[in-house]
Amino acid sequence: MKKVKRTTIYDIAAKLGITASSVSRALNNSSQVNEKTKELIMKTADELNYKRNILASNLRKGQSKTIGVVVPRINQNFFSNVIAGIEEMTYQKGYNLIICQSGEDHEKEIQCVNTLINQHVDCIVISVSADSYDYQHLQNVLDHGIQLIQFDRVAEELETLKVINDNVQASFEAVSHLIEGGYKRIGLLEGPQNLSIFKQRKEGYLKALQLYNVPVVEELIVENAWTKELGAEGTRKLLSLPHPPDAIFASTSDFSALGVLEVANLMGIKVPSELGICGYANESFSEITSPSITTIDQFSVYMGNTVANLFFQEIGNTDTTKPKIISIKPELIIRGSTKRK
Amino acid sequence: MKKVKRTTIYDIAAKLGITASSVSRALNNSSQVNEKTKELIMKTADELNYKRNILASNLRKGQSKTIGVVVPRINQNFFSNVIAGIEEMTYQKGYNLIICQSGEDHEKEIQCVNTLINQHVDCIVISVSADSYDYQHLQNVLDHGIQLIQFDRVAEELETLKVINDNVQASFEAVSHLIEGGYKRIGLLEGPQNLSIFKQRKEGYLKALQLYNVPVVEELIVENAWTKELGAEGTRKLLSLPHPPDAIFASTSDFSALGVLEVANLMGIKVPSELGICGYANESFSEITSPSITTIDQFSVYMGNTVANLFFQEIGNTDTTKPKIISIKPELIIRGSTKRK
DNA sequence: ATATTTTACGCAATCGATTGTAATTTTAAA
DNA sequence: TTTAAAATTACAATCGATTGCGTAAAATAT
Repeated sequence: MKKVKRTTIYDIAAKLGITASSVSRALNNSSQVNEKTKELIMKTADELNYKRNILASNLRKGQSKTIGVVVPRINQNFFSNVIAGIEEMTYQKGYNLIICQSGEDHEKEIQCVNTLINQHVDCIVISVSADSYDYQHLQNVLDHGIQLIQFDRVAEELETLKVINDNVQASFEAVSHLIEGGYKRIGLLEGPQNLSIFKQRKEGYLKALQLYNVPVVEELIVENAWTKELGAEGTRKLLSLPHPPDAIFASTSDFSALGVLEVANLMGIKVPSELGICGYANESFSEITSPSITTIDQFSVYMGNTVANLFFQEIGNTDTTKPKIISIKPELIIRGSTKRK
Repeated sequence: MKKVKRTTIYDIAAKLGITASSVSRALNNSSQVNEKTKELIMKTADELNYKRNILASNLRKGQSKTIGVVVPRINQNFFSNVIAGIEEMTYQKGYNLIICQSGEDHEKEIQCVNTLINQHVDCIVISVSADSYDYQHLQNVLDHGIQLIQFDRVAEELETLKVINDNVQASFEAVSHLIEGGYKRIGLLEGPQNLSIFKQRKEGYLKALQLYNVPVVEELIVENAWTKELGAEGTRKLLSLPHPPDAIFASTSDFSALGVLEVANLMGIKVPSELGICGYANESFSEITSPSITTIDQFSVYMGNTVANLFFQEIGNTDTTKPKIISIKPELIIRGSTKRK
């Protein structure tokens, strides 16, 4: 690529026989510079195809107008939606997004966070990876005076801004819906319990059972079933029990719910009449399986919007005594997989 | 957020009674500085929780180590996969990604590109929006000496690096497959013809018909059917023709193929025996519809990798006489929707 | 016409890291 | 012991934009 010398404010100043400071002021529309000269400067800037060097500007101003985002995977529906939602809001305000993926790996997550600290981003938005075991790196963000916003998968013990889903309530509603539909033995596919979201979803499950006086049967709860494959595996186990469940709440994701559905189909078990299935996250495919899968919508794009707005709202707010937590109420979407005649 | 004074190389230098230049050299592991002092500097840097200010560094070095990406939508499978693929490669090399979405809007696309030029990114990676009618903004990128890489949806007339799919070949294979499967009247759902990818897909369709001596019937070609809804609409039209098609190639996407499938189901037309369906892009859902949809995989993550690698390969390459075009051969994935007994 | 207030612009330091060159120290050779 | 060569380190300019402070010029008041 050819090396092009880009025009600077000095070039403009030289051409007009004035100082760079006036040019800078003009470009920032300062009232300290005469309207006539301002116009002249603008015109010449345009002629010389001037583009402000944001690096220099930000260095001087001690900001970066940049927000760093760390997610386990960019190409996962939920996360890409949240990112899209963030971008929507931040773009308007002239902020840029730097995106990193941790790949569900604690070490890489630490690296990503450090990179972003190096970049002097104004804010780091993160959804922690599944195998995160400590949060020193996040504390480090705060120690550098960088705003930190956690969303969805959050480290609860860390006092930061958070945007979360009301997982307990959502799960509670989902399981209640199953019970009210006449299902008696409800299996649970649960996710890694070090992530609070999965703990909360289990909590909602238990809460619903309790309310309806349904006994908790330990053998109906399958640990760590959070992919399609693990969901399928768990389902095989559950369905071959002497006393198998008549419904399964795949609390981890629609992917594991899909695993459930496929195993049921293979085993010739009819959904929803013999087995009810409920997933989580309203992945696009959940609508088009047969039967379609009952699931929970998390309003992911809206969640992204909320994260961005929270950031802007907190800019310049020095009262950090009470870190805000915004909880979004997800919505149960009832579909074929739980609709008994 | 509390204002924290971050430690600089000057702080380190002062503490050790040496100059900042030595500190800088030490941090860059220059051979010009004594091993002992180097260690000492490293240790103190660590103690003071030093983080290099990339803004200053890049300003001085006249680079940004940043790549800007502009796509119509982040939260669309194909694009989020490509981005994930780019990130994978660039992260290792210490490059950051700034992501923008044009929202399929020409004006916003121009804005995005200008923002990235302002940011002094080292490279802009773009897949143009569907309603782009001129490419002055892209020319502008080149004029600023910024590397430009187009992928998938490219402006052909612009001489830049490109990473594309061999759309003609892929479509040709898909339609050939349909013909060989015994389908005689093959409808085409085509996309906006100002995008070369859609033109090429049509070209592949026509090429296959010609090769097998199947006459081209104009009424079987539906324009601008590139969403699920438009695909469904087009299908209704096609299927209510006096002489309807016995197969439909939804060349725009799997979404429109899904529209076809749903209409066929509603009208009680059996897939694949009475109607064959082929989509494009291998969206995750195409595997789990019933029947599953035959489609074309574009190796999107790999495409992202390729884009990144192309960039790194071209760094410092001054020979811009022949802009490279890398074509990736997509793969036809044959599934239930075209498998006649 | 003189004094005073505004307005507009220039000067120079600054943000933090890098790097060419000069100065100093250390090491090795004579 | 002297000297040349090599290794370290210091000095100072630089990247491009911003901004506090000072001053000249213009506008207003006396």
